Amino acid sequence: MSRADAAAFIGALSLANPSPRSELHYHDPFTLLVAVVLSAQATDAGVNKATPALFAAAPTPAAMAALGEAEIGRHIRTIGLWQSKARHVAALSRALVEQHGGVVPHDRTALEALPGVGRKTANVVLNVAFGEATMAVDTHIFRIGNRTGLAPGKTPRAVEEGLVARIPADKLRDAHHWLILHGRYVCKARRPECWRCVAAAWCRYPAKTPAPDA
DNA sequence: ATCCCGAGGG
DNA sequence: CCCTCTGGAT
Repeated sequence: MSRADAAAFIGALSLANPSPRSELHYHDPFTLLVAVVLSAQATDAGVNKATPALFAAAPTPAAMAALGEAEIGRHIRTIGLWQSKARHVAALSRALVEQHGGVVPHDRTALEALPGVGRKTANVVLNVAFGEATMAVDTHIFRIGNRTGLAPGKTPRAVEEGLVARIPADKLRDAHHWLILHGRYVCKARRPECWRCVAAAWCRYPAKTPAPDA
C-alpha cells in the first residue's frame, strides 16, 4: 500500500474512533511500562481496575522494588498470568534501581533486557513515552497489517518496519489506538465485520461474513 | 470452549 | 517452532 493510501486508511480509522483511550494513556515511562507488562493476555478492564491502587502504592521503580513481589501480586490477583507478572515487575523494578539509577532507560537494548519486556513492550515505551518513530506490533496490528496490505509481513518485525515506513511519524502514536480498536471490534480475527469497516476501500481482504439480515 | 493490546523457556 | 503461564469475558 502506498503512503498516500496508508494515510487515507489511518485517517478513516481516526474518524471512526475520535477519542482513543486505553492503558496507553500513561505517559510516565515507568507506569506505562508496568501497565503494558500487565496487559499481556489480560483484559484492559482488569488492568485498568488494578493499576490505580498499585501505582498509588508504588509510583516509582524504587517504591515498586521496595513493595516486593508478594505485595505486587496481591494488587494484581484479578488479572491473568498474575504470578509471572508479579515476578517480572518486581525483578524489572530492582533492575531499574540497580542498573539504571531508578530511571527507565531510553534505549531499546536496555529495555528488552528487562525481565518481562520484549520487543512489543519496548516499542510501546519508546514510542508513547519517548516519542521514537516505532510501532508496537501486537496480534491485532499484525493481523490488520497483513489483511489490508497496509504492511504485509511474515513476522511482527516485518510488519513493524512496513508500518513505520508508511505512516507519518507524528501519527504513529495514535495509530496504535486506532488500529487496535479497529482490530478488536471490526477487523476481528474471527468473523471480521467488513460490512461496517470505514477503511474497506483500501483493503484487499475479502469479506467472509455476510452482513446480518442484509 | 475459546480468545485476549506477550514473553520466556525448551 | 512450540509450549506454558492464568483470570475474566463472551
